[in-house]
Parts: sequence; structure tokens; C-alpha cells
Amino acid sequence: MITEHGRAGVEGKDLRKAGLKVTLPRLKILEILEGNATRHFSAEDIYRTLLESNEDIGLATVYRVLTQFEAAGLVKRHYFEEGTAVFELHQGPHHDHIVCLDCGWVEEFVEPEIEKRQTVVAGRLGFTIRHHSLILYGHCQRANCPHRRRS
Amino acid sequence: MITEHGRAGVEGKDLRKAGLKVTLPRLKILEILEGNATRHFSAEDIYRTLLESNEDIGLATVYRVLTQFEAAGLVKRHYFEEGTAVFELHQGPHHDHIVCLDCGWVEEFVEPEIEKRQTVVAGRLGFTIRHHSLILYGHCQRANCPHRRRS
DNA sequence: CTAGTTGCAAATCATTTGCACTTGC
DNA sequence: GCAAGTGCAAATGATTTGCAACTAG
Repeated sequence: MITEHGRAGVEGKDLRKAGLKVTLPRLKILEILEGNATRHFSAEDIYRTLLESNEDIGLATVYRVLTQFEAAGLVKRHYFEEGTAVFELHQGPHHDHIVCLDCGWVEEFVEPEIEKRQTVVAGRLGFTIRHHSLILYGHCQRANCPHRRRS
Repeated sequence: MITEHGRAGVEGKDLRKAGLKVTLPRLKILEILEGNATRHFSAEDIYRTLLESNEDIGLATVYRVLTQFEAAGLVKRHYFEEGTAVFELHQGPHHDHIVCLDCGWVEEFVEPEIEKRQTVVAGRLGFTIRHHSLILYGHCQRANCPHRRRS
């Protein structure tokens, strides 16, 4: 169950393990989340992709499934600055994100020193960290990125 | 114009400087934002406080004013995980936040090494950073914090 | 069989907008 | 006086929920 991307794929058995029935909508949504180029989707993104594949799955189901996946730990939900939640398959180690303000492209990264310092800071302030959200916003250099100006 | 908190207060002249008329709603909202204990508010928080002070100011105005303040650089808008935006007077140097999952208490902190590493990471990935959002979520140790259990 | 799922429409929540009525300068 | 500002109600956009019909196990 190692996919061609070198990532462990998620499938039926994982759903069952999470106490969820293996249904077509769930499998299709998982399939999309496994994504090729992109690994970060809004509910709307997924819904649109399903429509394009001529799947008859409602937007409400997409939301319900994603929320259940999140509860089961299969998916992570992020709140980037565009106001709509973004979902990502929760596999591999923890990482943070950098988002391109021009084209929406998302890169993942890990910086151990940053992680470490977060714990130190929290301790200094008398907090016990449960999780965190670090998102960098900037401009990427991808060829197809439209360098739109924004203030 | 140094307040008793040792922070430079924002007042009428700052509004004018931003090209905004000095009106009662704007002054009242500024006053709330200057806050004592708390410095982070949702639009609803501010609206509620206004009602308690028997001010006849609509929620729509609160949103409009906060958005204008943000555009003028007087206020910063944050997206914490509760789905509603949080506003903070934009004074003093940049800082990040740590939020208590139990009581919603917000602390600010600065960690130069983290800031520095962010720039390095961005460079490594070919991004130019415009801004970032680092929020730690955990449990504080304040006496009045209700240590509610969550998963 | 039957509890868990789904699609659809209606409901909710946060935030924005249209409009006629004020008010600062 | 008049453009800018405001209150209220209605509109919007994202997400959730009620419910009757439908399937996985």
C-alpha cells in the first residue's frame, strides 16, 4: 500500500478502522485528497472535482465526510487567510506551510529549530502546547505564477 | 499621549491622518480596542461591549469601522481557529500569539530566532515573505482558567 | 434487517452590502 | 451643504442540519 508517490495511501481498511462504512463518496473523496500535484483543497475544490468526474455527490456530503475524516485523524483542516478552510490528507510527519499570495500555491516545510523554540516560548509563558499553526505568506517564483500586484 | 499602560494611545488625530472622519462610533470602538485586560476582540465582542455601554451602534458599523481601521493600518485582523476573526490594535512591534484552548486567553510573544528562520526557509523555497501567522494553541495556567477536557 | 449514509433543501453564522437617513467639517 | 458615515434589513458565502430515501455489512 505504498503509492507511486512513495506515500502510504489511505484506503477502505483505514475507513473501517475509523469506524466509518466504506462508501463510494468516501472513497472518491479520499482519492482526490491523495492528489497528484496539489494536496490542499477547499471543500468546494473537492466538490468541483467530483462534478467533473461526473460523480453525483452533494456538497453537504463533502463537508460531512471531511469533518468525519478530520475527527478520525485522516485529514487535517487548515485556516489560511482566504476565509475558507483547506483540507489535506494527514499523512507523513508534521509540517508547516508557505502560501503564495499570487497563485495560491502551497509548499510544506519543516524547521526543527522553529518547532523547538515554540515549545520553549510556551513553557516560558506557562502554556502547554497542544498544536500550532505557522503559515508564511509571500510570492513564489513558479513559472506559471501570475505576479499580480497587491498593495 | 502615552496611556497609563505605557502604550501610545490612538485618538482623533490618528483617524484624521488616516483620512477618516472623527465620529462617535469610531472613537468608541477605538476606546474598546485600547482595552485593559484584553486586547483581542471579535467584532461581536466589540458590539456587545458597546451595547453594555448603551451605545446605539450597529454591528454592521462595527465591521465597517474595523475593516477601515485595518486598511488604515490601525488594526490587525487575525484568524484564530474558532472561525471568527479577531481584531487587535496595531501598535508596538510585531509579535505572535499563543491562545488558551480552555479559556480563550491570548498571550503575545516575540522570538527573534523563529522570525529569522522563517525568512531562511522562505528563501530556500524560493518565496519572498510578505507576512506570516504563527499561533500556538495550548492550555494556560491562569487561576481562573476552567481546565475543560477536550479530546 | 437497520444503523449509518446520502442528497436536497432549508437553516445557521459570520460578514457584507443597499439604501434612505444623519452628521462631521 | 454635501460627501462621508451610519442603522437597519436584506444579501452573501461558507458550512451545518433536518429529514426521508438509500445502502453497507
